[in-house]
Amino acid sequence: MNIEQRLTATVIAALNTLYGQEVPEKMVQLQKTKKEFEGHLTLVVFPFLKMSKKGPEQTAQEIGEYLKQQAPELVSAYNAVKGFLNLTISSDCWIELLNSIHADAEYGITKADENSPLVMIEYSSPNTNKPLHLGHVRNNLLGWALANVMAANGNKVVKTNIVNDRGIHICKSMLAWLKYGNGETPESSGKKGDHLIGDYYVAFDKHYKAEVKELMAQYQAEGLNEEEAKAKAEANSPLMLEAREMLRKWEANDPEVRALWEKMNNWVYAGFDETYQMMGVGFDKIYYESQTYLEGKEKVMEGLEKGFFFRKEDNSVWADLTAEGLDHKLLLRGDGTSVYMTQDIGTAKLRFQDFPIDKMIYVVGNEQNYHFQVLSILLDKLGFEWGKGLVHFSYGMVELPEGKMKSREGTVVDADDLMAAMIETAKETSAELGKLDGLTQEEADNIARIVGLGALKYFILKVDARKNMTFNPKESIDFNGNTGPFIQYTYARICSVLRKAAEQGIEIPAVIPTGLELSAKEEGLIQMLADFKNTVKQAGTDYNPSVIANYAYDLVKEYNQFYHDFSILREENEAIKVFRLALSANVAKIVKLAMGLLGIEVPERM
RNA sequence: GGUUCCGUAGCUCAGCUGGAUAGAGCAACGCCCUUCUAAGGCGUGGGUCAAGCGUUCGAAUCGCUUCGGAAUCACCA
Repeated sequence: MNIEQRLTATVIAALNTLYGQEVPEKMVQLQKTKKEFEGHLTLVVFPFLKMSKKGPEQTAQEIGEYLKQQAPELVSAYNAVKGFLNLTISSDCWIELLNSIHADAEYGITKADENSPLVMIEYSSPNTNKPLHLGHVRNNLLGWALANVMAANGNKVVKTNIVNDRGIHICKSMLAWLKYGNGETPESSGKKGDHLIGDYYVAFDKHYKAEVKELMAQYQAEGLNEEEAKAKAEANSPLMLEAREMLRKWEANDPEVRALWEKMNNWVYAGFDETYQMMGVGFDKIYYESQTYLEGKEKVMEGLEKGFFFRKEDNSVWADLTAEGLDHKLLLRGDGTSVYMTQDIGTAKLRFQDFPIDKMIYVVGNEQNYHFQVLSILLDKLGFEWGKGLVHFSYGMVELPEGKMKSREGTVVDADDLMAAMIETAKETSAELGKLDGLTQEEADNIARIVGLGALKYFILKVDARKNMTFNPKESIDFNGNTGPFIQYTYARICSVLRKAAEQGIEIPAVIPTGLELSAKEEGLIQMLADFKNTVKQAGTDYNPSVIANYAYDLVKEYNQFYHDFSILREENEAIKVFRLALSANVAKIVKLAMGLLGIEVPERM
């Protein structure tokens, strides 16, 4: 039983004795005491005024007095302010609590066993026609962190990625490469494969635009208005027609097109792998749309037979979702080909064959809220048990100060460039601060990598995933204040203290003896450490990794004040010194666990 | 137009299962390195929590309305 549970039980007993009423646990509202008051936990007494038939302050006094008299080992002091009863928990309770944290190397983490539910998390899901950008970074970091959080809440987790490796966009890159590429390869150009392909995608767009402009002028000269001319020009652009033809060939399994497609996609995958590795994310199972896009058709036909869907005169298949307050939704085109929704149904089918999925989480931007609302209903109709409960982990867009990123305007922030820039800045900052003295080049580079990426990851993960966030490329991400490096720095400093203590031969015992008089700050820190467990749970139930980031910051900020107010190694009372070392060690441990859940490394020196 | 999400300090964000005087960081100004790592600490200034109404002992938090912003409502993925 933890302190809050014990206290709740004691309060219930108190109310029973004092006022002769059995109150439900829910009415006992305990909250953390505000900083400006003395105490650890505060009981809100307003709900009990009716049964006490006394004023708030008097009721609080009565309950406080009872608790102090009857449970002195728990409540050592109290004070009442208006309807708030501030309770001070005894030092020994805190030391016992610290001991329970100290004994658990993975405090707050619940491991999965054979009976745990299986959660599949889909994230990243890139197109193979261009490199990853800042939006993908948010997706990847959230997906990875969420997977860790779900695993820490006792779930079996399968991380998956559906790669959009087919379609007209890929053909555009392929065509541009054939036409303008002179056989350029990643090796010959020294470019990462995904960047190389992305360049040809841009090249296609450039030439296509030029064609359209020329044709438009021609059609307008022939008497069409601007809108008509544009539509006709877009439809008749030879480049676009060629790209469409290439897609047809691809679907017909044309060996030449397929070979080129495979070659170029492999370049992209090699590039993505590098990016993923640098980012520190990975997958257990990767699905490719080229292998799943035909699968959904069968399921849709099955649904059609069972009467869930209907067919229109042009042979297209639709779902009627008006009963759910939504619209009609297209599932198969008139020519029998799949649309986006059909593909997701197909992918779901394959995944269900491959894994006994209990819960499916899709990490996909909030622009697709409607799609997933529909998907959930359709999967449910089609008999997927997890369909109804599927989670669309819907995150907000990353915007620039002037609005959305636009590839046409060249305002897309490239993932590789961004990570490289962060690491470079970390290196320069470290050098300026003289942190690298006496380190090998390899050590210095590693610290720069950890710190630079830590700054980027924390910057993104500390924001509530649901909200749109702003990223200003001109103001580089900070290394001071509420940042990843600040947390990493505190961790490194604790490591340093622990190293010095070890050099002095001081050992931290497995069990810290009670009987010490602790300061409010020390007790507060233990309270915060214990909170980690609730934070992990909350992150899991709300699907929100940001609470962990904010928790880590609060903990570290508190510790930094502690660090400045108290000397640890200079403390003369040996028992207190050992206690503070143990406290510090556990702060470091929890910080490392919390940051680990976010996918952020912590350095032992920096 | 329908649906959904958002609006908190000059800027970036916490807080939202209703609780005490709404918090951090950045930016500005001042102080602290003979003290365990100054990527740090301390202090000062900065707010009609978009607006209004309601629910109640109590509302940034819940409900309704209005205003402002975003997304979506495709035989694109």
